[in-house]
Amino acid sequence: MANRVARSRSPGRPPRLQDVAELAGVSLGAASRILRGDCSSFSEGTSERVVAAASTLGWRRNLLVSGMQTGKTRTVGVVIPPYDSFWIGVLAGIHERLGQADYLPITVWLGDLDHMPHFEADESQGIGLMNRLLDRRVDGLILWPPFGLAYYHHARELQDRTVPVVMIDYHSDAAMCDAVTTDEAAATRLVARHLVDLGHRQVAYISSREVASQSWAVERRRGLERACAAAGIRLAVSKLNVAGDNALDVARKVLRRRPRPSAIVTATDHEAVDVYRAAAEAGLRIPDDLAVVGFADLDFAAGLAPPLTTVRQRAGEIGARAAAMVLDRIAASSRGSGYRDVQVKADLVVRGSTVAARRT
Amino acid sequence: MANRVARSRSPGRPPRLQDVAELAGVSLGAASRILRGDCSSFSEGTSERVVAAASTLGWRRNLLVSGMQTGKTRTVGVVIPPYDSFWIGVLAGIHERLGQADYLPITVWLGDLDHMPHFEADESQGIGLMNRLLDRRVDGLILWPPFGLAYYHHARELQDRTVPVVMIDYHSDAAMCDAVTTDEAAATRLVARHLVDLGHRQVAYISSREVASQSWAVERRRGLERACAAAGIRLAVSKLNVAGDNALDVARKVLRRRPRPSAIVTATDHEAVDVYRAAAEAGLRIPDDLAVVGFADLDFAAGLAPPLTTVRQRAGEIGARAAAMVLDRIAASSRGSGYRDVQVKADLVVRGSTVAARRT
DNA sequence: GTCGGCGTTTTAACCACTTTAACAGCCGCT
DNA sequence: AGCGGCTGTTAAAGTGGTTAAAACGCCGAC
Repeated sequence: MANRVARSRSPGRPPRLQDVAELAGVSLGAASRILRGDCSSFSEGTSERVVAAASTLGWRRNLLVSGMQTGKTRTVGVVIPPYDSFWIGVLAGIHERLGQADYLPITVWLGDLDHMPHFEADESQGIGLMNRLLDRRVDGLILWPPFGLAYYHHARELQDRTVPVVMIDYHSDAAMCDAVTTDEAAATRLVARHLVDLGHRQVAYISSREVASQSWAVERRRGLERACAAAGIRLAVSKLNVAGDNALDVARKVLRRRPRPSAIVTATDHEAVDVYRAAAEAGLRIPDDLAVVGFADLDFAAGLAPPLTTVRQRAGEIGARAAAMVLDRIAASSRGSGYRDVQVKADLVVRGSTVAARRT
Repeated sequence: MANRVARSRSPGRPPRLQDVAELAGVSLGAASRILRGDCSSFSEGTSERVVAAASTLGWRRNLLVSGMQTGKTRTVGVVIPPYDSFWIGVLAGIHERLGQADYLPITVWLGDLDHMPHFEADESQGIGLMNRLLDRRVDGLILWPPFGLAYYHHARELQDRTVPVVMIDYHSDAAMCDAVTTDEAAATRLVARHLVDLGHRQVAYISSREVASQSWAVERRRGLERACAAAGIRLAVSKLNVAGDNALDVARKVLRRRPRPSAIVTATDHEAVDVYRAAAEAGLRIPDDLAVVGFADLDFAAGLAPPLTTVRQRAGEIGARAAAMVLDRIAASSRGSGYRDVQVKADLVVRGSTVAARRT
């Protein structure tokens, strides 16, 4: 009763451990140890009294305090783009895996909903968000590559504070963090095989913007090139230009090419929509005149007319693996050695946009 | 130099205020006051030295500490369903408004992605999430009604801890918290007027499940009933049953009714999709044989064939208003008096699914 | 008797600051 | 010489606990 005199305990104030200890008739230290689960060396009766007291008073642990003391907040910062359904799936996986470990993701959102699906990050917004996360001492980070790269700015600090980082869908041989990516080589092989089996020989591919942050765009294109070469079919590649939103124009151009491709593969389902549009303009019917294959299996893919054949990325698994990797790093408090790149398989979902090629 | 002896300052350890003070050659207290912005009573040179020292060391404020001291974490918990584009919009508004105030939302996600758009909450999951938020001492909460209602469980505690709550899209006269809702009366008047202007007289409405947590479903139906009555048109209401997913069946039944309605309004865009499907099955063409109006303007609405006429809920504004209300309550640390219900207008977006009714 | 052990308390230090009060050194001015 | 003002310092208490070490009271066994 020396140090910590019972303060006013005005009924409005949330209960402190002190209050619990008093109600249970034990010392503060005893209450602390019991409520943290260290009930060895205490009799069962005492433990029960303390737990009961905590419950009647409505006491709850204060993660701010343990955060201060241990330096761990059981919290992971997540920076992702304005969600499309792929990112929602990733997020679901992250939530679930972190939840199992009694961690909480703090998700911030970089960019502008009106510039879906891709946009250039606003630097000051990004820095502000990162600061808010680090000020709250997140134990780790899961990042979307454009953010991770643009804010390489923070890399040194993250290193110093040993905040582990996992990037999603970014691969680089010079990586300075862990990563989870889709196995593009395997995924593109599925697509090539499917088209070959259907008898397509003239295939076009509309790639995404192949900028640094979108390493998957490069790997997907290369994967498809290789897979088509191996399968003996011609692949004509068109890339979206770096400046902006011209998938529809590109799709139109591709359809004017002679010989006209009998199948078009697109970097994501977003571009597949533009192919549908361009095909309609050109009076071509999908799938009879033109087969289309997308990538991602976004929520709208199954609802298109005809439903889109596409590669389903296992978004939930990607998120879960990313979460598991941060948790591992946090547990090991290791950084800087042996960055890993986990590859997640993808599945081909065959729907109505692909049928056998016409005999020519 | 008495109390706080310089500890090892091993280069790996993140910098403490102590380190900054030493580098700048000032006392701890001085460094604290300067970095918190209380630079009156310090010379400009000193302030600059301290700020420079903090920057070279990479010091950053520790919100865990100020959280402990002030009881405020500059953090708001947000509980929402697996996102559809409405909720993404709401979230965007919340992020933006909270960001302006240097607050951070912690968004948790209740339910299962596979049971979109509506589902019954899993109680233990919900309690777990709520505990994780409260353990981190969020300053306020923005809740999705099913959660808010199911976890009325926590209401007492929230009251005791004076954690303000704002519910989104829930209204009750017996409310025990603030709310932001769509102005259903005005929105439904827009719909009724539009249909009347197009000459429709036989209108059907497919309501959502009118369960307690979906107060908007009731208000939307009542609003439309009133608006149609006022405009002198017949409204035939069908409700989805509480058990489950039968919008397609309901749509089929509505289309078999005689006289067949010339226009169908649905509680949300989700049900409008089922109307499209049922119409296709019945060989009816939209909009010529049947006009359709949805609610929400979800992301897929504009992409349907034909594009859906729908009421656009101002999701971003709803989120921003909700955030502003929590911030107000937090600032005033007032609870329990004068709960407010902010109504946000909605806009009618006329697209291709509505045209003038046929002369009969 | 006293020793050992169990169950518990006491004490102190620690986490990373914030805040307040008291006070001190120095300058210029009167 | 004395005063006030400016620019700082020092010390102490507080935030809500956690943790380790040492001590204490009581019981049964020897």
